[in-house]
Amino acid sequence: MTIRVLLADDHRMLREGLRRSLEERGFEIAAEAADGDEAVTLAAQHTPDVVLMDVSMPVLDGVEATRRVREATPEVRVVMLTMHVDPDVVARAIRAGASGYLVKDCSIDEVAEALTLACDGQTVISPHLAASMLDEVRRLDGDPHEEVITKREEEVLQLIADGHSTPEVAEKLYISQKTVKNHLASIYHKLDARDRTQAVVRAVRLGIIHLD
Amino acid sequence: MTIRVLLADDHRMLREGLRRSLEERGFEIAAEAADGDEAVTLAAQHTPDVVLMDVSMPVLDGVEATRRVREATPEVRVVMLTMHVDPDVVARAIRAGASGYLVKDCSIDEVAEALTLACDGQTVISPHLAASMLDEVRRLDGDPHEEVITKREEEVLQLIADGHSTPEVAEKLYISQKTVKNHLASIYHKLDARDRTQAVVRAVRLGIIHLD
DNA sequence: TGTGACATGGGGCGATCGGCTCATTTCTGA
DNA sequence: TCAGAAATGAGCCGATCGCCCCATGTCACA
Repeated sequence: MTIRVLLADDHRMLREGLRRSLEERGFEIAAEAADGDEAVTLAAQHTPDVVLMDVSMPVLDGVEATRRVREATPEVRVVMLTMHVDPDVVARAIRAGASGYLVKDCSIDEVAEALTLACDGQTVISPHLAASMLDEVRRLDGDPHEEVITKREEEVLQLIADGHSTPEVAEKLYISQKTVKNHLASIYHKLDARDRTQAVVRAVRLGIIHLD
Repeated sequence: MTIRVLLADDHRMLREGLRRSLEERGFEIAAEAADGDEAVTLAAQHTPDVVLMDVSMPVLDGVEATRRVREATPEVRVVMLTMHVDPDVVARAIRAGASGYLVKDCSIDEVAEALTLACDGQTVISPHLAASMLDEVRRLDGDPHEEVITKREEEVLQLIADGHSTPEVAEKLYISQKTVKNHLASIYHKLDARDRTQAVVRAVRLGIIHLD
């Protein structure tokens, strides 16, 4: 039976390349989404067998989109694609319900195999990531404490990444500078960062915030 | 006659997709490069008609690679690919000798057309970029001052992006903190940034430095 | 009915940062 | 050969930052 795939990536070029290559290998492309929100909507409409989802997308990032797809339509599997090899992002993706996690630096054949295995109920992870995943699992075992950035913290973080200073963030959010500093302190702790620059870099890699 | 293309992109997935799609349209893929340095070497070896070069690549970024390709083999045209729509990057790319500039959010047909036109000696720019390019030209007319980040400044910037403080950067580069601060001041001016966080974000978007 | 997480604040302190002016040396390109 | 850019460095100062201490109110969940 033919596997029906929903492609979700903000770069049309990559989507077209994937569509052609996957169709050649006998997959059927049910639809294409250019952002996370569209991916969620189209997944519900077309109920494909699997969604091939980019991590970094506008409007709604891939991890959050995966969470919503899995909530709305649990029978639809999600395989994630990423540029960044970060164990934390992998962990976030897996927790969000992804059945697979691929680095963009892999071949189309590997993608095809991952999609097939995902539909078969298996979880696939790029070999490059296997080692770092083990570390992550150990970390989670030893420390069940989930370092989840709250919504407010995320707002602060995004404004910081947009180039705003503490006083400016305070003004924009209608809170005191002290509160902003408190949020930042919490963010530093959760992201294991020492200052705002480290925090922004780390958050971007984790897919929590975006630069564009 | 067949147009011979060198693909330079660090994501194998995208390369494979492009190879397939372009070969289908009658192009010949002379070789594939996974980083800027490889692109320069392979361009000299294979002298393709045109190099399709990603802006952000490891080892050597696309803009610098373009500069070297054009220096070593002026008959080889370069068409750049980018994720970010930033007029400054476009300006840097054109100054580096690129014959074309495409956003990754365009179709394979557009890529094919751009490659053909580039070989014909024409310069192609994604329509999305046309407007911002006009602004850039105006800016360059009014202010012929070239804001080019120097090698030393780039080193400082990269270390800052890696999460190092001023004292740490000074230690790593065997220079005084004062000199680091001087470089940073220069960087802020050139990137129109106010602090290190803004500078890092802007540099990443310009493709000057990388987070990975 | 607590208990804990979240969001909101205050004060203080030392370190760091960014702006300012200035000087020296080296090297390259016109 | 000479101007200018690049890289190095100094001192000063005010602003900001990051890290401590702490308190309050809300709200959810057990």
